[in-house]
Amino acid sequence: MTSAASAREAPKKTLPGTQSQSDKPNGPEATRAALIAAALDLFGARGFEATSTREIAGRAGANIASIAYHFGGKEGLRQACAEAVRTQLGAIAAAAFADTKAEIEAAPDPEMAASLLEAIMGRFIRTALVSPQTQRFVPFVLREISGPSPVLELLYREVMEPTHKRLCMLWGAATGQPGESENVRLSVFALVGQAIYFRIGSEIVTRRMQWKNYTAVEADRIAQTVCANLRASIANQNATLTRKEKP
Amino acid sequence: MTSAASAREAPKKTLPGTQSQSDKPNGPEATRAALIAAALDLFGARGFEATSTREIAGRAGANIASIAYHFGGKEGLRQACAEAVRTQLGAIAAAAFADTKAEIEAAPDPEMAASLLEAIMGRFIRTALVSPQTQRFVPFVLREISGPSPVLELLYREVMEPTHKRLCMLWGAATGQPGESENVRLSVFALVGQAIYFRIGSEIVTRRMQWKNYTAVEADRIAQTVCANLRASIANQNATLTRKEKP
DNA sequence: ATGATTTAATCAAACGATTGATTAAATTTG
DNA sequence: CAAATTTAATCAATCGTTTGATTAAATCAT
Repeated sequence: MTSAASAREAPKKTLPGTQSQSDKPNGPEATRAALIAAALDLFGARGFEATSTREIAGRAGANIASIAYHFGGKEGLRQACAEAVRTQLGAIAAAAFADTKAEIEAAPDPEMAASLLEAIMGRFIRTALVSPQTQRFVPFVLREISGPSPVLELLYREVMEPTHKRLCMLWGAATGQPGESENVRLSVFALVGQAIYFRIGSEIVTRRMQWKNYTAVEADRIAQTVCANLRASIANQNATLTRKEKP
Repeated sequence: MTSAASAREAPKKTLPGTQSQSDKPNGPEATRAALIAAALDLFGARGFEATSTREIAGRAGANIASIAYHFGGKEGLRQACAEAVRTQLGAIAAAAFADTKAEIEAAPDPEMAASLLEAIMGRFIRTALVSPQTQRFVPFVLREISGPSPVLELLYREVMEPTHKRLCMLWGAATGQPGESENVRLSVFALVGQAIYFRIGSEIVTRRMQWKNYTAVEADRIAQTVCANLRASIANQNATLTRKEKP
């Protein structure tokens, strides 16, 4: 075997015995977690290709070979990061939707649906802009969604699409439109797009706003702005639709 | 000199004689242009570090050393790309503002300002989402604004900030607020954020909308959605402010 | 239980391949 | 010819990966 032909198969996790040693401060699970945390930081800050395995191992306090051992290679570590993100991102989405599951499924009236949307978006923005654990993996996600990739596929299917669909249900209920109509889907994208942009373009926003960075105060102002737009857009679609229905 | 200590000074552009040979199919200017075009594509598609100089030269039909000769190195090529983007991005912004300079400076009334904003955003969205030359450098820009960088600095100062300020003037005129107030600046960011997200998240949007890609038709629907939000938001801020002023 | 054996995990060291950069000669251009 | 430009070849450095040795814990045999 001279050159490539490698891409060796996954190292098969295969925990020994039980998982009793998983949470030991120096156990193998701690090494895995440290490698993923370091890789998330570095992949997000500098990009996948720009990050060397030595740097990851160094920051994680692990040996270089441990990457190949635990994840099969650098690419495997990237996918492990993606799954870690899926878990955390799902948790954030779940937190944003907290205590709303029942109301959503109860076919809420328009005003109720709008209030739920407002509460959910407000919580999402405040979390996504300032939470340290969020700031850790958001840059990683932003780099992964730039183009088609297995990571994007996973995150879209497991987190983004389900979340978007739930927001569409609410938007539809708030404006009296079918939740899967083209207009609703686009409106929800325009809504979350505002929130996402304030995260993506933070370097630009903070310059223009003369902010040092995002704290709870700035996140609050942004949430107010987006939620005001949300209210205005829903009111506008309600007015337009009723005008169409009974001219 | 053992390790680095390099970062050699710029190779001094030094155009030969006149620019009479610039447009010759094999002239030196053609090599420069081909290298920048190839680098823009590859930097955007895969990132700066993930792109090798050999690949750039290969796609441009030039030799590897020509990068060092014309731009002083890979980093110089990146900055040349940034300046090329500044030119094209400035042209797009100028086109979006076309024929509005006079009206803007004429202190337009609220309805006129709102109409101008709508026209400008509509043109910007339709151009940014489908124009082939735009699609060429937008991914490059998105990668550069992820973190602080000289490229971001240039683009922000030369294009983004001036454009944002002009939009803020219009928004202020449309809603009767000071053009540099915090609320106006944030509202304009929320507005352009929608447009930017539809470009950044095209992989996600097209999946959810079951579109193959963006054509003039899809860009039109997106522009309609964003412009409707723009109208609704301005109307809402007008109503809120007048209610505050005379209770 | 206790000694023998296997397994999981980590380490330092080194691998071949590729990177950006550099050189000097060859070629083109005016 | 002389200057500008392109070419092929080579450089040291770094890349991701692999190797063989080592340690400690788990499993087995008796």
